[in-house]
Amino acid sequence: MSARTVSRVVNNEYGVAEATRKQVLEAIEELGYRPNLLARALITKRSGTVGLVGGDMTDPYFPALAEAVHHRVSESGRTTFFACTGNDPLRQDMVLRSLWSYAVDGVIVFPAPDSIDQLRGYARLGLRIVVVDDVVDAPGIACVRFDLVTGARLGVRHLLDSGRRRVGMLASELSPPRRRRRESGFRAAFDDAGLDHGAIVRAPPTVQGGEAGIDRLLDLQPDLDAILAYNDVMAIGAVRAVEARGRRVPDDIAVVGFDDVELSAYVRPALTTIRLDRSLLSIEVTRALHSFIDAPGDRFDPVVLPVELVVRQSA
Amino acid sequence: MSARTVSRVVNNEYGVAEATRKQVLEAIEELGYRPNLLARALITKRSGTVGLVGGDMTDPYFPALAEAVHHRVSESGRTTFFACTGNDPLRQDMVLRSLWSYAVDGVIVFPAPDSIDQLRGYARLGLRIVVVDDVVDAPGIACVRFDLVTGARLGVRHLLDSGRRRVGMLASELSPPRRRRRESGFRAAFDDAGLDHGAIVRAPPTVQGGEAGIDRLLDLQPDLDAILAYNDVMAIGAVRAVEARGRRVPDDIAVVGFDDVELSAYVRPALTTIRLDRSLLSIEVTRALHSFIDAPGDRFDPVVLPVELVVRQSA
DNA sequence: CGCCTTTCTGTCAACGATGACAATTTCAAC
DNA sequence: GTTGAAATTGTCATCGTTGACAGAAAGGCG
Repeated sequence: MSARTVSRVVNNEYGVAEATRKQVLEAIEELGYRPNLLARALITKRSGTVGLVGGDMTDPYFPALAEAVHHRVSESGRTTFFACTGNDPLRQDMVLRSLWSYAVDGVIVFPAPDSIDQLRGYARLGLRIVVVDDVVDAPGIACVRFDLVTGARLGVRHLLDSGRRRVGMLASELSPPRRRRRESGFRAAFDDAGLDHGAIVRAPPTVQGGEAGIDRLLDLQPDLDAILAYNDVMAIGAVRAVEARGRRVPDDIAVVGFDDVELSAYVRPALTTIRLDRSLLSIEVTRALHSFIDAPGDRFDPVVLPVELVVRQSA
Repeated sequence: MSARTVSRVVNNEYGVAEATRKQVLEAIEELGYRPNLLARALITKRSGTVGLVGGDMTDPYFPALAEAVHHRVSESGRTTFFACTGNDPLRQDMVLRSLWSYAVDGVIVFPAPDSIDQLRGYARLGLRIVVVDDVVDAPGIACVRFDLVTGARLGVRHLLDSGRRRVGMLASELSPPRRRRRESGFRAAFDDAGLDHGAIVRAPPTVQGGEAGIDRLLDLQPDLDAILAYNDVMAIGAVRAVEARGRRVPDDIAVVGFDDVELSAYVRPALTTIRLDRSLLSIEVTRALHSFIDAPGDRFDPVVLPVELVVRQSA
């Protein structure tokens, strides 16, 4: 009974006599044997794991997506590991380094700012990458993103339709110029309407960032009557800051966010927001990853996902 | 220039001539060489990674703790990977299996229900485990928990002090009897005061679970004037459900939660809660893990962390 | 120079699995 | 019983690294 035979039994390979298989399985049971996945991955260059790399776990969008991705990935018998980069390219490098080195079958990445070349490098090393919310044209890299330009347009149009005219934007300071698609849509919507948009202020995409951003925005433009925020978390910060200044939402100032995290329905006033459907995203990123893993083909056409305006109380 | 020499340079080992080291480093740079961590881990049985295994990522307590743990762990040059089990022992087994097999230096686990024997098994296999919020007496397993009994007492005492008398509890259906320390404290506080406590209802520890739990609780005991909830997320659900029934928080019914997640300060009314200090917990779990990894000693005395009542608006 | 010590570098085996292929067994057919 | 093909099992090398140890080079001293 050689190690090779055991290997065959464990991997359910063809060509083991039923009696031997049974014997091996009993021995495995008795000895509590567990195959060493490290050794296996070392030789097969496949580990049966997938990495999901996000910027900030404390943004509720990430955990919710993570659950969904985990679920889809586990259907292919793989385990998902999560990691976060704090939106720091160096940390991202460490994380990808580890994941690559552990021969993950692929990674799904919310890229840190200015890390596209880094991603290209890992793709050249053979890492299969699905990039969320950015466009990278390189072999081994697939891109999935939401149609944020349309999203911003929908938000702005909703504000204009309800009579708002002095609309500011609370953007994320972490978005490099290429990725400021919400801002493009924001501007485009005003161009469409032949109107001028208000100030655009950039801040960290957190509750505190939202609060700080609003302070600056209101200083710049005290007569603001609406705000389009980068995401729901910032929008929540915005609402807080607006109310702290003694103005009411939505009566005095309307607020629209992005994401539609679970929380958005729970805060008061409930947030009007552009939904970036997590379930849709999880389906598409895992589809991309799986097709990448299975097919040796290098290319995968970028996917653009539709968005949807969800009207609640804040605008 | 043998592989062994390169290995020495990469690992900064003693006994390489300066000229050789330089030459090797140049070659590494030029060829883009990256050591294969799989092979390294296979032989050293150390991978320089740590796993943090939680039940549910969408509970905001987990991501916040995860960031803190990541930070502490990275100080020792290790990478942290996160995984979640959905509080399902089978999924937990898959996750631990992977982590063990990839030779993680240790794992920090929020154990799924009824999985203590499973944990013991992995400890016997050599996995270093830090268990949060449970007590397991086994070599290779360290335990860190909050003093939840005192926590519940503090919460109840606060409610009693403000004149509430008909206090129900919203517990988690995922806690096995041994781990129902909030409930013990809840009962103990009423025993202390010589009063009777209200009903205890168990539901999933989520916003929806909180809502559903409140519905049942109010059916059981319509004259309720206060609620102690298992965590802040349930407390938020409780507040929503109470208000949906036309009663006001805290005027008609006071609500106290557990955790003090960031969110709790943002919801309206802001939650009164028992703070389970994440920073403290992250310090202690990583301390336990590091001492486990460095010292071959098997035992680690259980750590019990203090809690604190944070009074806001909801009670 | 010879000898010893110290410093540096290389060889070999091993970690635990699998790929390629060889060897053995089984079994049907003649 | 022999033969040949198919089914089953085993052998060996390999993945890329490091531990243990040996060998080579360099330096010190009489």
